[in-house]
Amino acid sequence: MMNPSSTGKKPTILDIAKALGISTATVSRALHNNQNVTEETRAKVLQMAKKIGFKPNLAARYLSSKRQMRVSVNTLKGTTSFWNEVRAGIEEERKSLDLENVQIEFRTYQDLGDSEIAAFEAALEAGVNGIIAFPSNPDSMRPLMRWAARSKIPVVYVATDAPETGRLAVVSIDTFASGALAADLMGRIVRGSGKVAVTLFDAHITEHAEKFEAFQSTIKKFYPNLSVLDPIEDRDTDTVSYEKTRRLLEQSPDIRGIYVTTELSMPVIRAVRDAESLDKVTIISTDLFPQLVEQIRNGAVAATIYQRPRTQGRMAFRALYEHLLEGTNPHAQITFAPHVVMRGNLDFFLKRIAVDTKAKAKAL
Amino acid sequence: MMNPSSTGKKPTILDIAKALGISTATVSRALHNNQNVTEETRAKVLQMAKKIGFKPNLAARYLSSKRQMRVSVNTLKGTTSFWNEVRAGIEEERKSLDLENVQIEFRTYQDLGDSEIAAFEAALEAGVNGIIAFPSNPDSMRPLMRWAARSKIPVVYVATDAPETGRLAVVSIDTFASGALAADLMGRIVRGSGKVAVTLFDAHITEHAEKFEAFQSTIKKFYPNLSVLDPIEDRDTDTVSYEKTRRLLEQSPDIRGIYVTTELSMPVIRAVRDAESLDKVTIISTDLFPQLVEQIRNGAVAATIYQRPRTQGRMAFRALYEHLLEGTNPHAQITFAPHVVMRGNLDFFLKRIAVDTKAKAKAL
DNA sequence: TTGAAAGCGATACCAG
DNA sequence: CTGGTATCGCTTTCAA
Repeated sequence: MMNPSSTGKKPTILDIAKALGISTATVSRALHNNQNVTEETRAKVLQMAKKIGFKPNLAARYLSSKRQMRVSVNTLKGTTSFWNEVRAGIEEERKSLDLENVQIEFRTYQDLGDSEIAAFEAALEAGVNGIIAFPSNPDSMRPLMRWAARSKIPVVYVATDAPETGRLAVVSIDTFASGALAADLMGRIVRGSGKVAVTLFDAHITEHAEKFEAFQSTIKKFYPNLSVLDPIEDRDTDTVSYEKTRRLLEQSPDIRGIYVTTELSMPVIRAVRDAESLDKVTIISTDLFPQLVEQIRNGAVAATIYQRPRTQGRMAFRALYEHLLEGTNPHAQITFAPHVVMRGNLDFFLKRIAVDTKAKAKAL
Repeated sequence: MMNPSSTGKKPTILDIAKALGISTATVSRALHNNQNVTEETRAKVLQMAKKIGFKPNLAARYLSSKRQMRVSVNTLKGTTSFWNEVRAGIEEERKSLDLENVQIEFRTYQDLGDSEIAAFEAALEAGVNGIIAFPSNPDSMRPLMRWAARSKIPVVYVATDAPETGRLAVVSIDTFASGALAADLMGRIVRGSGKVAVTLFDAHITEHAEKFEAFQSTIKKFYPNLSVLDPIEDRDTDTVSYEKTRRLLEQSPDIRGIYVTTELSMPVIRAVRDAESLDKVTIISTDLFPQLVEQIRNGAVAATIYQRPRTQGRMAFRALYEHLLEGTNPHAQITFAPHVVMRGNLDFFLKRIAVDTKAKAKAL
């Protein structure tokens, strides 16, 4: 009768406290799964909160809370600008959220494997509150993720998923949309019949397998005159990529197009050029970086699938932040559509990257 | 010496007040250009604020302020889902910002012209704090915009700009990127030589003129074997569009492609189909709606330039909200890249729209 | 384990 | 026009 819902005002912790005959301090503690609350009172509080439809006022919480958060960002240094952009996006989002209570610790490593693991361990040992990481190898990640889970440290993956590792969420481009879009572009541009190939890092990595799968099924469905060859694994090595591409061109002279699902497109382009096949082979690449820009400009690459690294960074940070500070659980998989970049709209993206970089430089 | 910057704490209005020997109340008033402050004290406060690097704490402001805002959203009902999506985006953003102090009044009108003006007048008369609107005709907008300016009501445009009308900002797709991307797709798909055409609403509307310009210059630059015909104005009328397209096909049998810059692609498709030219004419359309989906599926339309109406709505609301509540001035032009939708990635977008619509329905 | 009470930083009302 | 002060909803000592 006199409960807040009937008065039209929004329920506060004071309403919960009064309804239960306890203090707001206790309610606050109960709401946060903190220690120092009886299981019994916690249950009562939670129940009452639900009953009267309590929603915390974030402004009040933010204002009164002195809590500092530390999040670790564990990413690859990278050979292209991809990871720089991801990190920039994270930083950007933190600034735009106007968060002074969040500290970001960047742990950037040169190569995969040990240093990746070391960085993750370091973050856990440093006692950060959350981690944003790139999981290159699910298996080596697993023990560390168990550790993180025990310590209740949420982990958000960027760019690639590592399923069943107990991560809070993964932020990435929709792999199916990427592969299928590349296939459709390829099919429309190539027309006619012949073979098309796909290069990837490793067919066992979810991300790459899915892109290939999407590419292949789309070609089959809409461009039956084209056949898709078995995927070429480049192992992230220039020479491997170059050699395999050369061999491919020798063995299949009727090759009409190549879709490079990774950022390792330069060796492929070089191989096609060296085989003097640039005019008969349509190349669709992934990501966007200075060297590739030239190749798009001169027409060697028809289009590139831009994976919006900055947006990935922003979303990853936002998901982690909201979980940490507001207790919300993000979608387990946050995905979005990649952009198609061709000669025509290339400048739009370059300008955008440049502008943002400048803005960032000025602000620091 | 003892100023806050040296103590490591962030400056507050109390710091300003103490430094000036006045009260926080006065500082607060001065900061808001409110009445009841001497020009002199205001100046002093502003200066001191700048000097010590004062940044208002938004949480505190939000918590203590009981101010209610009302914003009017004046948009077309529309024949496709475009405007529904824009409105959904606005609503979505308001919800995600967790704003209970903002009321949105939707003034949706059937047709352009008078009802558009009436809606704008109604909003001003109702005394809203801000307006999000679609400016179909800059000239008829002008007197109303002067009225808005006098009353200090910020106006954000969506989808189309109306320059020099004193609007706070415009949110739209980058028209150059759109036209250029369409051109590049067209060039790559069509190859060879021949003519390509562009349809638009009216060559005098900035948005359409820019898309045409971008399309034309991109074709000229990268696909010199193709020539771009003079733009076809459809005046947003089915029959006009259909007839003009038919005539075009009769007069120029070597037409290779048509880029429809507006949502009026159905009559064009029908005309091409009736002329039995679907297999020789590549159609690139704009936006995404049920009827068009079929045409993409069956291959009549090679690709559509998706203008991300939901994102446009979100950004428009966000820009207006931040201006209203935080006093920030958004970029005058907020633009982003359109998405390319083809058969391959079509489902990704449909799913996304469907999911969001369902989520919205559930929440209401 | 719980309660009382002191803020967090800004706004807004009421006197002066 | 200006100053004092209660207040917004929640977190966080400090005692009990």
